[in-house]
This record gives sequence, structure tokens and C-alpha cells, in this order.
Amino acid sequence: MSNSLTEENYLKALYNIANEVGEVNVAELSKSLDIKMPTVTSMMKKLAKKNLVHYESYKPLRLTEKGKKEAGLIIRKHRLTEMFLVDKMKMGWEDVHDIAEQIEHIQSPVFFEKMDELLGYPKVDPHGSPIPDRKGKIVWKAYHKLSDCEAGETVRLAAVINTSSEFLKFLNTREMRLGLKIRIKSIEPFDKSIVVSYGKRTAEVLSNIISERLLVEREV
Amino acid sequence: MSNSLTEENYLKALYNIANEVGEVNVAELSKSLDIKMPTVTSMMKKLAKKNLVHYESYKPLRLTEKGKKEAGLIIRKHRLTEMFLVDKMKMGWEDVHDIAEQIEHIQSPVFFEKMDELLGYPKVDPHGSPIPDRKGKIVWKAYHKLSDCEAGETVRLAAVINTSSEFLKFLNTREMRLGLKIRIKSIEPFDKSIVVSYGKRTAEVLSNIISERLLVEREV
DNA sequence: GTATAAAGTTAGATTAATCTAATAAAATTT
DNA sequence: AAATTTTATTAGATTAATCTAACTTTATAC
Repeated sequence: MSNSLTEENYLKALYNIANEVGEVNVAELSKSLDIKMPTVTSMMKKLAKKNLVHYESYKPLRLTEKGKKEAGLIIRKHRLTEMFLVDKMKMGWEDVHDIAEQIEHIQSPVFFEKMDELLGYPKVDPHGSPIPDRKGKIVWKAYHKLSDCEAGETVRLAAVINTSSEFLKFLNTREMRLGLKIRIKSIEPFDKSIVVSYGKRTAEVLSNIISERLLVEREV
Repeated sequence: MSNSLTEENYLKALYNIANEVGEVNVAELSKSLDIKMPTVTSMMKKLAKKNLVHYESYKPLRLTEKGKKEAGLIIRKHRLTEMFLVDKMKMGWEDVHDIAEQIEHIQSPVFFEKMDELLGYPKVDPHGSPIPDRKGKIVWKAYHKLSDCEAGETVRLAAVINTSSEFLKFLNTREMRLGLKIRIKSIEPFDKSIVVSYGKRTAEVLSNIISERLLVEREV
């Protein structure tokens, strides 16, 4: 009753797109997986038969409860792996995605239980994304985009939205990591670029492109 | 130019059978992979085209140098993984095979380099089998079967031939692990069972089935 | 040394996952 | 509201990996 690697990739993509955009259509899924639309349609029918997706012609795609659970469990394995690679294997947060993408398909509850235990049951991965629980449930904390904050505020970097290696390498060069306390000095109304200070850096300029991808908690 | 998971499994099986039995024929490979003979034949033709196997109709199968190297590198990943699971993830030597069987197919040189480094560049896996080097080369030390030793000798357990979970669990119940110093007290000529002492155990009886599967080094 | 058994191959079918080309439905633009 | 564009589906082909059935070659036994 388990799913093929291919099916798992469809489930995960459905879950992730639904999270970002809300509704999922065939075109988007096709683009995100780099698989042509007719192939996607036929896979949706297959997953519908297995009760993982609600499928009706020309209607948006939706995961069933069962589908959400299975997707959540794959994402759990992905994020536990990322955490393990960073924490226990000393790899950079910009290098772990591709490896986790492969290890998430390993079939072995014990293996991931052990990871979880060795990591001390972490709640978030190295990018600040929540790790789904054993039932596949995810709880997102209510973070704010740095771009939505105001001058004068002090915030703490909690998560990054984009996890591309390029973006993460950029953050590395600016010495930005999760947990960093950031003071917002001013915001340029014209291009929404933002001047912040943190650590030893007293006037770092971040473009809107960047600040939209940084999730922060307001300091209490 | 990389090989599919399926192809990797054929290469590995070819390598392992050649190591145990010397020559490999289609029937054996078929049995070992639980894949019917015609399928094996057609895969051999495919691997021959990729220069991984020497194939001639009705002749024994042989890996090419390239094939040996690739097989060696997969076995390297397998054994490094087993070592990592036992040493760093605190799993039992009887539980790691099935997980390593999956992780050996992960495509990421960095990942395995990191494992190797964290383990301190081990030469053997948790069952005493040698870990192939970065070029896929294996060097087996000249061990002896415990069943070939004589009464009065003192030896050290260096490797196990069979790595089935049942066998390893049996060894666990007898508190036998690699490196254990064993004294051979007597050998029963009739069934070749052997009486040994080690640790706190003064007269443990091992059947020939067992002692044939234990590789030892003579103590100097 | 012929007969039988075992091992190996050929031919053709099947399944999962993909594709292209053609068509149909829905959404958007004018 | 008609025309156009975008989105989605259907139909049919392709590839990798498998299978069964039938046949051939090699090995073994008497």
C-alpha cells in the first residue's frame, strides 16, 4: 500500500504549492515538477483512485486528508534530514536540500525515529520551516515578513522563505543566520529597500526582494 | 552517464557473487536478485553496451574493470553507511543492512565524504567487511574461518560472513562482537562443533554452521 | 553416446511513467 | 458576445524494467 517515489514527489509538490498559493492547478503542478500537463492529469487520476487526491476534470486539485497526511510525513522526513545534515553532519544550510530530496524517500521508520531522537525532537528545520509531527500535521507559527515591519522595530530572524542555495549563500556573506536580532533603522519608500543593523554591522541595506523572503518574530 | 538504481543493483550483485563463488552465471544472478532469467539476460546486454559487463551468449558473466569500479563504489557507500548507522546513530549491527541498501543509491559525493570524515576514515564496516577505497578497490585481509582453526589456538573475531539479521541476533545473545578474543578448547570430530571460551563464558558450544561463518585472526 | 535435465535465449506481452499532437473547456480580452 | 489565449484532457507512442511461453544450447546421467 505504499507509494512510488514518483507518487511521493507529486504529493509533496501538491502540498507545498497548496501551502504557498492556496489552490493548485494542473499547469502549476506541471511547471513545478517539470513534467508535461497530460502526464500530470493521468497521475492525478491514479492518485484519486488511491484516495490521495480529490480529482474532477477542470477543477482545482486538492489533497484528501489521507493525501495531506502522507505528504506531511514525506516533508517530515525531508526536514528531519536537513536538520540532521546541518546539526550532526556539519553541512551548510545551503547544501542540504538536494540530499534531503533523496533521503526523504527512504523507507525505514526506525531510521527517522533515530534521527529525531538524536536531534532532540526539533520543531523546525535549518531554514526555520516547521517539521510535521508523527501524524504528518504541520503547525506554522505566525511570523511576519521583514518587508512588512516598520522602522524602529527590533525583530528576530525566524525563517527564510526561499531555500535556494544562491539565496542562502547571499545570507552567509552577510552573516545572517536564524535567531539573529535585527534592528530596522529606516525604510526607503521608493524601492522599499530597508536599512538594518545587527551584530557588528551597523547599516546593512537589504532590497525588497530580500526582505520579503525573511520571516521574523517581533521582539518582546 | 550515471546508472539507474536497477542497474546499480545488478552491478552490486555481480560483484558480490563473483567474490563468494568466483564465476557468475545467469541462473545465480537471477536467483540472487529474485528476477527471472530472461530479464537478467536482457539487462546483461544493456550493461555490456555500457561497457560494464563482458557478455557473450552462454558464457559466464564478468564485470569489466569499469564495472568493478562502479560496483566497488556502490559497496563503498553501502559499508560507509552501515558504519555510520552503527557508530554515529547507535543502531545495532543486525538492523543496518536494509537501510544501507537504500542509502547506497544516494547521489551525493559530499554526503559520503562527510560520513567518511566523521567516522575517521574507517577501513572496515560493522561486520568486518573491508570498505572499498575512493577508487572502488577492495583489499581483503587474509582471515581464517573459525571452523578451520585447531584446539588450543587463541584467535580474535575479525568479521562475519553472513550478515542476516537472524545470525547477528544469535551472536548478540552470545555476547559475541568484533574484536572478541576467543580460546578454542576442543573440537568434536563427529559434527565439527567447537567448544570455545571468551569473556565470562567458559564453555560455549558453536555448531559448524556458526563457526564457518566467523572469520578470525590468529593472535600473535 | 544418446536421453534427459539444467541453463540460457528469443519473442512478445505488461506496467509505470513519460512524451507529442490534437482536441476541448474555461478564462480573458477586445 | 465573439475571438483569442490559457488550461486541461484524450489518444496514441515511447522507454525501462519486468514477466511468461516457447525454443535452443550446454551439461549431466545413464
